[in-house]
Amino acid sequence: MRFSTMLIPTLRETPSETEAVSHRLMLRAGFVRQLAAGLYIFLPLGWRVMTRINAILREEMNAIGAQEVSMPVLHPAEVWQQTGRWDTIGEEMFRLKDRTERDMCLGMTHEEIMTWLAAKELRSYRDLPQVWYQIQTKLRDEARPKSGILRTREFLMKDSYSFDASEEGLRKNYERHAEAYHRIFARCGLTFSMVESDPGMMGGAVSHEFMAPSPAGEDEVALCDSCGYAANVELAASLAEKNELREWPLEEVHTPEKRTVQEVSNFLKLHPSYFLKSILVMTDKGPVLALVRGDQELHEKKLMKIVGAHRPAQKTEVKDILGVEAGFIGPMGHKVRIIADDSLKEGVYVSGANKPHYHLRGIRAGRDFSAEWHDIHTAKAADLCVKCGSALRVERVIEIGNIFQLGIKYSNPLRAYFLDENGQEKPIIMGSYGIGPARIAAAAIEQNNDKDGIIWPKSIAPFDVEILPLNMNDPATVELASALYARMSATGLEVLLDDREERAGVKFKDADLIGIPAQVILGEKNVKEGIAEIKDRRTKETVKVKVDEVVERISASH
RNA sequence: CGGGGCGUAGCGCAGUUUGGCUAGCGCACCUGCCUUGGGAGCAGGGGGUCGGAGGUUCAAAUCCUCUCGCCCCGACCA
Repeated sequence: MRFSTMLIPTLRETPSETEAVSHRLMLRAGFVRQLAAGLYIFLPLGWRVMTRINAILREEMNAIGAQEVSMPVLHPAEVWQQTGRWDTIGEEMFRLKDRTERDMCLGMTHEEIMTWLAAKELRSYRDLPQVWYQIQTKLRDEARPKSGILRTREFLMKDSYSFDASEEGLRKNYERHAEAYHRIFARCGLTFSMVESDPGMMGGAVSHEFMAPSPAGEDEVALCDSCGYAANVELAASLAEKNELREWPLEEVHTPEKRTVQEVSNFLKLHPSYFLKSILVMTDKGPVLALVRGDQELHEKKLMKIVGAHRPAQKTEVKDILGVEAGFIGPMGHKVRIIADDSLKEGVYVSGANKPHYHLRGIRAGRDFSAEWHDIHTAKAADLCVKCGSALRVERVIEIGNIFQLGIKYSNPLRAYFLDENGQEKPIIMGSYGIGPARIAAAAIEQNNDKDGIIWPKSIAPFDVEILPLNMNDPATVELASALYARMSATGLEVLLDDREERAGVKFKDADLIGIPAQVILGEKNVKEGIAEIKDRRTKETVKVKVDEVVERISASH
């Protein structure tokens, strides 16, 4: 392609109102434009990247026997009503009525429709297994679109669905997808890890997420470098870092106006890990007192699995129920249900004395209070791995893919049944597997950029090589540029020729910004001597080569 | 949905506190000259319902009311 005829609107100045590096660079380099909050136009360069990513997705999906299909984006409400998600999902689903007032929605995922099709077409164990996938637009009325193309209201997704006659078959398909996903993300040049995840609204028992480390990410994962344990902090288990055992007699300490762990910790010159933090929450069945160590945070989701939906108690409620103002609550002597984090079983602690402006030192579990024991703290860096005891790392990540073992969550309500060898009717056992191509692109930029712009991994770059004829008024330069363009294109390389009447500096800046992996630079003096330069975008290293060797060198490094 | 911020030329911004002449600057864009190894220079030029509606006033980008949009934090999130 010729630069002069392509729409590549690069920006010299950084657009304001952009936070994520990938967002800024995609705008500046002319890959995308924003139509409205969470709605993006992919310009020619951006779409080329998406096309290459999708090609990799198709190759790897086809390689595990998945079959591509195309599904409607507009869905009738009934199918979603049958699985119950029409009611459970809420405002995140775009809903509308057709001209006959029939309820419809825009697809935010395709479990329902895929399962509907399976129910209609799959009858016998002989029809199984099947794996179907699509690379299509999903729509979600996100409460808060953000970070450019990382979280949008309309986005492309590769989603596949497996249909099996047995749990064993499901596990096999799940494993195949996990392997395919490893190949896909590696081919796309990403650093990533597969972590245990919370199935959330998808339902099902087992699920994993594929996470690419980046400060622009929305999730955090806990990772153990020594045994490989890896989990989303939404569910990650960890052991509290051990502190030196202290022996105190049980005694009250005057702590005037010192309410938070931090305040009392400073006042008593004692590390927060020696404190016991008491948090009162309100549930449908009444108040619950949650206890975590002073240096830990209460994990809302873990607690929710034990006590159900809850909210923090208001200050007046704390006073009414526990008889003491917030800040001086302790675990002793209350009639409310108490859930304590496992890390408090051992050790001696300081907590509120249930008496204004006093704390109690020397509290022991079992002797001074009793509780139901659970893991209700949030894993944090330096906590210990539950499997091997090594220190954990916590990393911010972009979710680029996920895999779920759905089981019969969708096949049952949609009556996707098959007859087994014995003529028994059984629900089809399903899995679902998603990848966000735009997130791959964004993560690739997040992980591969420098002060000058994007550094595309070769596999997903919009072009393989860019030719920069520096002086378009020099006939020899122009002629050589055209010749190289033709020869490289003939070998199957995707070539961008910057044939604009621009000064050298502009072409260098734009080339670095756009981030095509290899640049062929044609300066007037070098051209006269039959020399061209090949520059590696990543290393910035430049080598001079004879004009006749350019194509060979580029092909070899590609 | 809660909290905060911002809407002035394609982009980046000043002007708004304290109302007052024809609404400005840089970049980009157009024409000409010149230049061609890291976003050149000179000269000339085009482009604005100051997000929108209503109000106050002799006079509104500026003050008041309402409204729309975008960004950030939080809640939410297959």
